[in-house]
Amino acid sequence: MNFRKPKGTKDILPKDIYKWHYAERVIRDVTALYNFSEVRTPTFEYTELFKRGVGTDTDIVGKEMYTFDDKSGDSLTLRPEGTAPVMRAFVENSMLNDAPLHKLYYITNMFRYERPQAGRYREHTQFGGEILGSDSFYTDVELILLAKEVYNRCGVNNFKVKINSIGKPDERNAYVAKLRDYLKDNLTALSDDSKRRFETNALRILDSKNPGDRTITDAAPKILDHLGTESRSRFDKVVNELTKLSVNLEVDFRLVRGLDYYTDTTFEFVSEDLGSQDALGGGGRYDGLIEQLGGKPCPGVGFGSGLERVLIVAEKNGFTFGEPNKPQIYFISLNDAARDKAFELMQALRKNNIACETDMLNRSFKAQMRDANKLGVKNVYILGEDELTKGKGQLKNMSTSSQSEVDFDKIAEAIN
RNA sequence: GUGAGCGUAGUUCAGUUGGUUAGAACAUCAGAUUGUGGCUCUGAGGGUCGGGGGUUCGAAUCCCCUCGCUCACCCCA
Repeated sequence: MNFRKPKGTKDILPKDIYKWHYAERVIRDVTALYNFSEVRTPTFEYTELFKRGVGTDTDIVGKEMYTFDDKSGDSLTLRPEGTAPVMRAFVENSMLNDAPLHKLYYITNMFRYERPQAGRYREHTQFGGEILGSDSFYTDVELILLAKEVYNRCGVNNFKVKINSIGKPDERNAYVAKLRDYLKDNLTALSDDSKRRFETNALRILDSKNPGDRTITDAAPKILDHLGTESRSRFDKVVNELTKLSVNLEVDFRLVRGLDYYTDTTFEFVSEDLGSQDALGGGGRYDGLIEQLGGKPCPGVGFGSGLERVLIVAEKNGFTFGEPNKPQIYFISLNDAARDKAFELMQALRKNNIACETDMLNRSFKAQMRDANKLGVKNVYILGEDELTKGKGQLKNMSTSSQSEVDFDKIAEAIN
């Protein structure tokens, strides 16, 4: 074993791939129901995009990016998140000129240099959705419903939606000042991490897991009490609508997301079946982002969700992801002439969309039967000397063990 | 970046106070009389005991270093 996969990456082997296909199918079905269109953007972007879009103070940009110079000296970065690239594509392709509203989704891999742990990888897959062009509270609601539907169809029902609003930028700044004012007096009691955050990003102290920090922040001013009337009313409408649709909601004043571009609504789907990294997905509004990236002012809302995490919870719940593909018929050949005939018959069946398999190792009759059994095929078609002269093979049903002669050109109808 | 736990066949694990050729189960492959799977029986292949160094007559077992994995902090999907 000389070569190993890089830390934090994974191989998805044939025995598991059908689960991924299933989940991807669900995502494509559900996004279609909500009239979202897929976008695919490059795996890497100019580094500046993420610095500008995500924010240099965030951990993602500050220490987690896979950044490198190409041969011309341009700084490129493997995408660490999905929203900034989609916004770049949206602006660059002047999509707003085609239509005033766009609903976009993606399923793609993301890269972040972090220490791997349960549910956290250096390369992971996210599916996400973005609604661009509308600031209607219905768009926030629709995205949450979309994600919820995907989870449900993957057998994931035991999660709750944490929701909060961090208001408009000026409301947020005013609130952060109040928060810092409150924390100032407790500064010595805060954890070292939070002391650091007090300087860099005081909002983040709210979601510290440190029990001491939590006791202090329990009594801190709440951002929801410091929103303007418009923001507050917007938040209430989102909450009311989701409650009406019986989404398992929890208003959480601690929910401040780690990306700089959020405004107003923020939300996160959390599941107790994950480890310490308990977020299935998260998102929020980002009404200033497109303008910040050089586009015309345009409201937007989006979310991203970790596919690995969805699969972890689904599997823990014992969800069955359909079945792996298997051939419908297995050809057993007892000599070279039969092998030749089998090969020819298989090609004809495959043209009729019938999945076939045969032995490629010149194995014994018994071994071929075993192979067919292990593959779980329903039918076996046996070709030997007698069958070749008769022009009929033996078709055996593996579950009933019944067997009958079937003409070479009647196989397709016989196995229906 | 910080901390803790763990590394023995493909997989899950045994391996007694250091003592002969390191075991089991499952998986894989083959056979159980002539051309028939699942169950059963028999057999086979497969291990530098993560790697390196040290202690010892002798190390999977003790010590040191190193690599890897896992989980947690951090952060997030």
